[in-house]
Formats: sequence, structure tokens, C-alpha cells
Amino acid sequence: MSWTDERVELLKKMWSEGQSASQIAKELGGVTRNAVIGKVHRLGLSNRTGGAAEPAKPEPKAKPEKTEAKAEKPAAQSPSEPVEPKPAAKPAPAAAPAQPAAPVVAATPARKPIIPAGQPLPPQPSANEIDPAALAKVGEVEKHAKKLSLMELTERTCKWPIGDPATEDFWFCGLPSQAGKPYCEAHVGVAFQPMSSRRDRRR
DNA sequence: CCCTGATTCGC
DNA sequence: GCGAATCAGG
Repeated sequence: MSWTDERVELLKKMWSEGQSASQIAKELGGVTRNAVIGKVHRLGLSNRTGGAAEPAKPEPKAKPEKTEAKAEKPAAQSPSEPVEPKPAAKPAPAAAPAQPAAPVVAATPARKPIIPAGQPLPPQPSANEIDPAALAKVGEVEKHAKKLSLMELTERTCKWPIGDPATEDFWFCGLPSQAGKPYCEAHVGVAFQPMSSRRDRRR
């Protein structure tokens, strides 16, 4: 495969969208991520100034100078995006699939067979029945979760959140998930709890 | 181990 | 110009 105009454009587009080199390579087909990266560099757009996936970079140049008044650059460049903020809990712009359920099971290891989805699940929602078996499995599995951080999540790691996102007691399951599923088997069980208890008639 | 981008260098 | 191999990191 060669770098046709179209392919280059797609490359540019995806790269500026913050897609990873491997993803781009996959999309393009016929090339490896190395090829993509190589091309990116050759094109001189190694600096992803459009997607802003990087927080802050460099320039730790603390000049000992006392006087520093100089217009750096009149209007060098920065035409597009205004730099996105770092996502705290919902990263993955287009990579990770939206989670159908946002379970934040209390980090209570042994006991409490409750599966709250958030925090309040007080009322009478009937559609809240989850397999006790599945629950048990989840509780079990979470004991030896890998406790991955956000960065460590991949397409093959379970992205089930555990603990309180507002504290340090927060991590992701991280157990191997298979076949494109965002969660490990145990969590898939409770995440995609298809309403089977009460099939709705209309709609 | 999985992944990321960066660089090198023979082609 | 290209990209595999390698490097450096999370």
C-alpha cells in the first residue's frame, strides 16, 4: 500500500482526532502502526495540536532571567481546538464504547449483595434485578481485580469501575475481557443485564 | 503483558 | 519516502 492522497488525509484526520497510530493503521489497513507513525513524522505533524490528548508538556525552562517581556509569537499557530481539558472519568473520545450501565459498586468485598448503580436506587424499579449468581461472581472477581488505572485500560481489559471515583479508592477491574467486550465475563454479566424479568410489551 | 509514540537507519 | 526494528515510557 502506498500513501495516496486519501489515505494521507484519513491519517491526518484521525491523528488530529487523537486516534492512536495503531488504530489508524487498522483503519487504513495494509500498514502497521510504525508506518503510520513514520508517516506522521514525515508529515511533520507529530505534535497533535488538534486533539490535545496531551496535558501539558514541556518547556520547563525556568529562566533565571528577571526581565522577560517579549511577545513570543504574534500568531504562530493554534487555529483549531482550544485544548481539551483532561477528562477525569470519561476519557476515551471515540475509542471506548459508552458504558451501558455505570455501576459503581461499593468497595465492599464480602457482603452487601446490593448492586447499586450510582448511589441511589431506592424506589421500586422493577428492572433492577440482577442474577444473584452474577453478583456473586462479580464480588468474587473484584477481590482480585487488577486495579488498573485509567491509562492501563485497553481493549482487552475490563473497564468496570470499582470504588469511588472521587477518592483514591477507585480503580478498574482490569481483568481480561475478551472479544471486544468492555468488561470481563463476570462484569458483562451484570452490565448487560438484559431486561428479561419483565419483557415490555410495547416498544 | 498490554499498550503508546519517537527514533533510527537500511532500503 | 518508506517502515521494521528498536527505543523509551505508561
